[in-house]
Amino acid sequence: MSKFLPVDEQMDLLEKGATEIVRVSDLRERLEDSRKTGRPLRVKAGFDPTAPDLHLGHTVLMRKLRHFQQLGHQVIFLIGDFTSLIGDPTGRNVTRKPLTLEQIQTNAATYKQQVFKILDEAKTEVRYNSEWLGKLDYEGTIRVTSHFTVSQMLERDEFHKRFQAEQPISLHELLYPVMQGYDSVALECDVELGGTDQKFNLQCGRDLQRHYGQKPQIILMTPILEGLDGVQKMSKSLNNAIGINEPPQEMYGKLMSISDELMWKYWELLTDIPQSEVNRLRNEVANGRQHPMALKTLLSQTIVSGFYSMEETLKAAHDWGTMHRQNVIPDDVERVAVSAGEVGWEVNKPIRLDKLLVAMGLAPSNSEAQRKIKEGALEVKGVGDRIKLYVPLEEPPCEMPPLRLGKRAKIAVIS
RNA sequence: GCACAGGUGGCCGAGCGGUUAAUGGCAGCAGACUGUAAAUCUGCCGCUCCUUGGAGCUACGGAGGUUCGAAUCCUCCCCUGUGCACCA
Repeated sequence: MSKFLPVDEQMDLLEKGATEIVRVSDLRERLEDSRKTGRPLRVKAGFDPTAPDLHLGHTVLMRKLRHFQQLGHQVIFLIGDFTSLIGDPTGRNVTRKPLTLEQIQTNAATYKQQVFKILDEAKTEVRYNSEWLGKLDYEGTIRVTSHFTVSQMLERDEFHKRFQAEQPISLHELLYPVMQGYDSVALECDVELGGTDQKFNLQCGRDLQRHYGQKPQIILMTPILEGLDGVQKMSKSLNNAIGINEPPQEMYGKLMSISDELMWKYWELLTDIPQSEVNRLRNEVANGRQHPMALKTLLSQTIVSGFYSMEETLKAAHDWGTMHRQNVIPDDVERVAVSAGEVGWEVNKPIRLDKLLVAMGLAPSNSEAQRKIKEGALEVKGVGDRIKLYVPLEEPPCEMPPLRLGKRAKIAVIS
């Protein structure tokens, strides 16, 4: 009796949310082999630590990795500390500025810490590609790159576009796909996962493995998750991301703000609800039997509860309802510590609200805060009208009433 | 190396000596409406300081220069693209 599930059952799970598999027949075959021999497949997905935090977009791939893990295969979480030196040109119309080694290390550390919210730490092999890429000297690099031609590289969409548009393409950027391919060789991968935008890079792995006498890896691509705007891919730098480290209120609120249309993609890629059920729900909404709002609530709870306890999730949901449905600031909102000196506040003087808002993280700059205050966007709990000027206070060690600017409300604890 | 074309605020893109923090579009933020959806309408959309209105500073690749005054003219430099040359 094999320790692996029958191939059909494995495929069911693996194919959910996968846009493309190269090739499906090969994957089946390899699963069969693994079942016979009892050898788990080696499955890798790489993440470049170019941003300080992981967001839900990253989790699409991580969740797929987990599926393999659940099926008993060997999962490799590859941290592209070396490839980050270049920066994946994917989706960029401009050359990335290289990160410093320090930034990369810091980011890698947080990745490592965050990824196990999804993957089983005990069963995950965490690797860094500096392990082998760092050892590849000039000669080695020449040998590896000699397997590719320039026109091959220029076929790649991003390069092609930039070439056509007479945009700069740095030579080292061409190396990125090569390096990613070499990762597969070094790790002897059976399967590599990646976003659909990674197709070219993933293919390079196959090519290179052939040259090195390995069986070309299967590649499995997942869709790119759109961010809150519903248009561009989720990315912290595009300011449309939901970080997996964000507090539950924040996460919940952001999820509730996505468009109805986008919600289906989130159901599909960020939950374990079977596809058939998602389709059914979608039908219900189309027929008017379900209010999209109700399903969005359910979706938000489902996702948030994957990162937080049910209790925290429900509190987030409740507070959201108070704030946005009843339009009342909840009593118990996030508290932020602010020192009186930070906002230039002295006893017996009115407090500078603009500085306070910045210190609380509700506004990006004093000027911006001032504008918003003038526009009447600031709401203070307990004060009827939206205020425009200073509120007088008692003395420094104290708590301000909850302040709301836009979608968020916080309490400043001043010391 | 030579020639030509370019480098403007998050992005695109006007402006080519002075009502110019710099037209317009996109994106973003806030408000109204709503389901914090979509659509729509309104305002905002460099920073800091005093403050219901002002003041100052910074900004058109970089450094100088001409001028009462420059994103706009001149010089040098840097960067990008294209073509040519070089590849003994």
